[in-house]
Amino acid sequence: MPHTLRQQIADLVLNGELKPGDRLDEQSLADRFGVSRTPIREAVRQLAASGLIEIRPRRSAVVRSFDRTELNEAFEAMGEIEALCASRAAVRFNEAERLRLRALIATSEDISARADRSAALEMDFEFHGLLHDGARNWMLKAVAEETRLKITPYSTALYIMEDYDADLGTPHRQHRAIADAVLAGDADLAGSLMREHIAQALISLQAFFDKTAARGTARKQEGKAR
Amino acid sequence: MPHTLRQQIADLVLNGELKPGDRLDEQSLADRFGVSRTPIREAVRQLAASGLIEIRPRRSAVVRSFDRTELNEAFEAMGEIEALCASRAAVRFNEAERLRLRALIATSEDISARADRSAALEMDFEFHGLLHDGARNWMLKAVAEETRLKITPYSTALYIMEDYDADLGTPHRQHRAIADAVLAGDADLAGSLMREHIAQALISLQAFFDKTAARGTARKQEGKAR
DNA sequence: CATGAAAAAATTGTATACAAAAATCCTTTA
DNA sequence: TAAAGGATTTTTGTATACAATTTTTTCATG
Repeated sequence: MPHTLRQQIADLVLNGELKPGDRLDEQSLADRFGVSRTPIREAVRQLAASGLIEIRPRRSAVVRSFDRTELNEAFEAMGEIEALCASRAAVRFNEAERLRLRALIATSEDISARADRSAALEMDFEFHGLLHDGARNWMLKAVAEETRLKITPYSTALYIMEDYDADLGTPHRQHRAIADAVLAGDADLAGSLMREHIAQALISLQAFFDKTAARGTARKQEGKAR
Repeated sequence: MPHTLRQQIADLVLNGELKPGDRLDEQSLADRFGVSRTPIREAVRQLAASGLIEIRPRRSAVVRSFDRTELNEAFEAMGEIEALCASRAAVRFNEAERLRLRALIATSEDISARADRSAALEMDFEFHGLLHDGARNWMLKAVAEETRLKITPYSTALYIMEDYDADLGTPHRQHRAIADAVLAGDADLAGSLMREHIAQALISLQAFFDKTAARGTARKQEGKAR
């Protein structure tokens, strides 16, 4: 069974094919996926409600883009939400999840050593996803995943961009420390380590943006919107 | 200018005209609002992405309904999110907001004394909305509002239902205590009072449901879905 | 009277058409 | 050459049509 149209369009954004500010032409998407504009529009509207895409009346929808302030606030909120998940997971994890978490960290160790950035990105998704599940609260999970969805275009850029050699060691060590706290059942520690982890991610992202923004303005404003 | 179609449909749910489990017939809605099914569908899809409505393939969309577990988890999550907003607001409120909060509490005092339930419902919205704004974080605000949107059909029922004499004094006093903590700049206190307030709301809601559920099953299962 | 199958009606999913608005291109002019 | 204005093309918003599927109704049967 193929993915839903909504997921397929989201994937265009999540894998970096469409970047923040890029327009989504309904007809092109319709042609691409072999359907008419009607289902495309419905999918795009749903993604807009989720905050991944922005729609303006009578204008093309565009991939949502954040300015610096919005990015800061998004990460502040995400830090708290992820911390909440980690705290709950520390108390509510079951045996299967503990096992899975240990396995994940072991794999992550390897990925970090190999400096495999695309694997690291996937690992990051799985790690946080596991904690979202472990919190045993569907709404908290929904909130966490939706929050992450919104900022994913930016985190992806960080991992994907060829010319930015992301430091894989630091996030890995942070993940390991969080995992230890979760496995030890220390909710407060897991929460504050997670908050710190997200704050660190924001700093990396800002540094990345400062570099690319400097280049971007250099070559005469290649329209990035907003 | 009239509200957007999306808001108009949401209002049907929020003001209790459509209750959890009720079907949303596209043609009826189209006739009602004087448009074709196309824009109705798009609006409904967006509301589904926001979690107010549930869509099943080839079946009518229905107003999202929660079972007891889901309601518990929703309130747990909301408690944390609202607590977060309150904590931040305690530190970030500006002078205009402090004034507005004081005014709100004064009005609330009056509403509570007059036992005006529909006014109390509106007041509740405004009170929490003010704290969402005061947290000075658009994403936190977005998360808080969307979370509240989802459970609103249930909170509304509590205030609207004729035969349930909701206690307006307790929530009012809790609001006042939270406001005091916010105005005093005590983030931790504001947060924990808010958490307590939401937990209390859940208990009221559960009590309400137990009563109506008892009656509901009595008169031969008037199909409420889920 | 209840049960179940078949027929009829209603409803959703998608394509298509067309008007209205926006974006683009092209020509003219200073 | 640059700017302005207008014509042209592209794109969105909505209505409508129709097939596929579900829901409701009808009716025969135990």
